[in-house]
Amino acid sequence: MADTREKILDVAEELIRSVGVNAMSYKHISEAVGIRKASIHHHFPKKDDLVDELLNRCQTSYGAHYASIIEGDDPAPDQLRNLARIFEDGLVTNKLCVVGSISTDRNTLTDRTCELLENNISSTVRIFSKVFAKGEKEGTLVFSGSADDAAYTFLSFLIGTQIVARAQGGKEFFNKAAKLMIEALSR
Amino acid sequence: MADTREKILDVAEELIRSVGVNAMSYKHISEAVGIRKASIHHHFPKKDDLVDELLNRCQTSYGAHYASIIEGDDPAPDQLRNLARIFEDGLVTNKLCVVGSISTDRNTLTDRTCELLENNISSTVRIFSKVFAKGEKEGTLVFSGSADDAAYTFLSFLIGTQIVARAQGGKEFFNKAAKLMIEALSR
DNA sequence: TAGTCCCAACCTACCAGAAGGTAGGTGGCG
DNA sequence: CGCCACCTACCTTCTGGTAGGTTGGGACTA
Repeated sequence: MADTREKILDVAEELIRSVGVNAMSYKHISEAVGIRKASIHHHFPKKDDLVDELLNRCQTSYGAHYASIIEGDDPAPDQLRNLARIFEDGLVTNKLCVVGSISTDRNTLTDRTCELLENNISSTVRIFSKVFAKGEKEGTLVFSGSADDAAYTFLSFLIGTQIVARAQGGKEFFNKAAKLMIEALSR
Repeated sequence: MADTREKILDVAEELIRSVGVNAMSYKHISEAVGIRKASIHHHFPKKDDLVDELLNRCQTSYGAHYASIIEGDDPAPDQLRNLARIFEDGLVTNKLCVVGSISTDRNTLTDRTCELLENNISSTVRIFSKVFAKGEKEGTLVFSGSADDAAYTFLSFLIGTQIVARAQGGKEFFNKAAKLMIEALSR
């Protein structure tokens, strides 16, 4: 089956979002997929291979998701709210964003994985940046620094608030923070 | 020696800040402290005991550190900058804030630890909140929602930006984001 | 003051289970 | 026939944790 591979990636993604890279194991995956541990190694010889491919897949899939929000005609602040909602939705199942989860374990990763992580963040910032550039032009958003700086700040905020909200406050607190944050950037 | 205990906590703190709770092991600690693994268990029978006590210690020590900044007479935006600097300093040695690191591994922790984590965050928010209440009164800070909401937002931002900056951009990016964030909250 | 007792702090030696990973075999399909 | 996807069986290393022994200093007593 060609989509066993995808199934493995799906399960790995959920596990990483829930318990982190280091607590995620081939044993867990094999049980969830219904396949033997050695068979996972057939698809992804090393754990790093799995993580690396997952990071690539996320860059594509989430990138498309973010882009679909941004390409619409909504005012920039609404688009920020829609982006925040993606992170808020993760909290329903107590799950973090893949990049946030992996970034926290950065010091246990290979150089290659760190590089992919950097690319992933840069790529996401570049996408988010469009909202801020647009908002600045529209006059709906105001911030000091470049649109890239604002995008980086907003992404970091979302990742951090998701982590903190899962530990304390949940969805409601996440929402209050997102509202406050977006209004602080709005005019 | 009575401070072997403290030494263990010191090493555990650094390890958690660097690689996270799950990648931190009694073996690592024993090597760094210069004591046998079983001796760590003498001081902290279970790993949870260690983490729990560390979380308590941090609440006290960081709480005092935060409070010392906030009790000064600086304008609120300057105080926010000083708080941000604490998180920025961690990046020099590639280390995260203890609470941020542990929060990310929340789903692998005991109920008791989760509870302490919640208390720790609430307590920090309560301290940060004073800056925002003061800033609102002074007219130096403007935000929608309560001072607690703003404190929660700012703390989440700092934790998130520290995580993201360690993975991409480093100190410079952290600084740019903090500047933008504080200016978005300033009047 | 000497004896002894206790206890904290450390040690060696061990355990079971989980980790990532490998070797080599089997079955089915093009 | 050959190959892909899967299997069983196994390896090493690390994991948190336990059992039980050694040591040295403080306190209590004869």
